[in-house]
Amino acid sequence: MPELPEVETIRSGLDARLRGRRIVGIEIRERRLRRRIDVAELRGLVGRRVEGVSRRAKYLIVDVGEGTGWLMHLGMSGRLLLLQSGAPTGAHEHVRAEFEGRVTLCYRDPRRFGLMRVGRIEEFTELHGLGPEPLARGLAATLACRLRTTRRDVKAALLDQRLVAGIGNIYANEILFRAGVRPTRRCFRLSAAEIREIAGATGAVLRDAVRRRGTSFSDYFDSDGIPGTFQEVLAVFDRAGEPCRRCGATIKRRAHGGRSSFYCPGCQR
DNA sequence: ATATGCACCTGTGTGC
DNA sequence: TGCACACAGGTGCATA
Repeated sequence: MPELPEVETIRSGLDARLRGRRIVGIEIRERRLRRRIDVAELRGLVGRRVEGVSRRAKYLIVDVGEGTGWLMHLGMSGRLLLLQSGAPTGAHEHVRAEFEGRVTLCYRDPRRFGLMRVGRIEEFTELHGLGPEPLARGLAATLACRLRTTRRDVKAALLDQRLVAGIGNIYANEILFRAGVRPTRRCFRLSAAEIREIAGATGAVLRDAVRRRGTSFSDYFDSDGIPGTFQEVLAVFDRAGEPCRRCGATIKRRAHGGRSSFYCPGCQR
């Protein structure tokens, strides 16, 4: 479910509410996520104080000091919700953390594709192979150099977290629409101008999506239970058969590498 | 290097 | 109303 803009929205909500608070309890109801939760590891959070909540690609890191962090990935269906202590247990609620000040953080994840662990932040191997953040400086140069050398489809490249980290299926499609490039184009055949377009579109789309607090087309909500609004301005994603807002052509959908690609045959070459 | 298929899970929507 | 099936925002592995 959540890509960079959704995770960033959740991060800012958690950071605002949890920073400085001590964790006073951890409850684990289901350990079988993508990786089994290590109960002892997670219990080690009790008594620690939150120094801040950061994000790397689609991962959240709750910094509890001394180089230690609580790493979370929401997979396809994970949600984090801030509630008052004593709130009733929701469906598929697998973990609950209790903080000072009667604040509770609930982790719900119907499909259980998420991931959660506690350890030294620099030792989180999940973060080691990740490519650069797409909203950091120098994206155009990074893409220019990394796209030129590969023969794959440009959409597959944007989804490859080792190449650039944080883009998922919604935003890959939206970025390529904005850049005017079809998802099936091969990277090494893109012109320098097209790569610049893709870099510019990446920044523009992701920044806009963060500003709009993410895309809620079915079941994404932030840590206060509020939906985002980027679904109101989606150009192609989930719009197969509908008219392009720019040129009026019919938006097409095609399966590629097991995932759906959406594009406008009029605006994208 | 890259592409494909599958596996991990549950929920939802569709067509019969 | 029930049932079968396709599909979903992600990642990782095994195989060609």
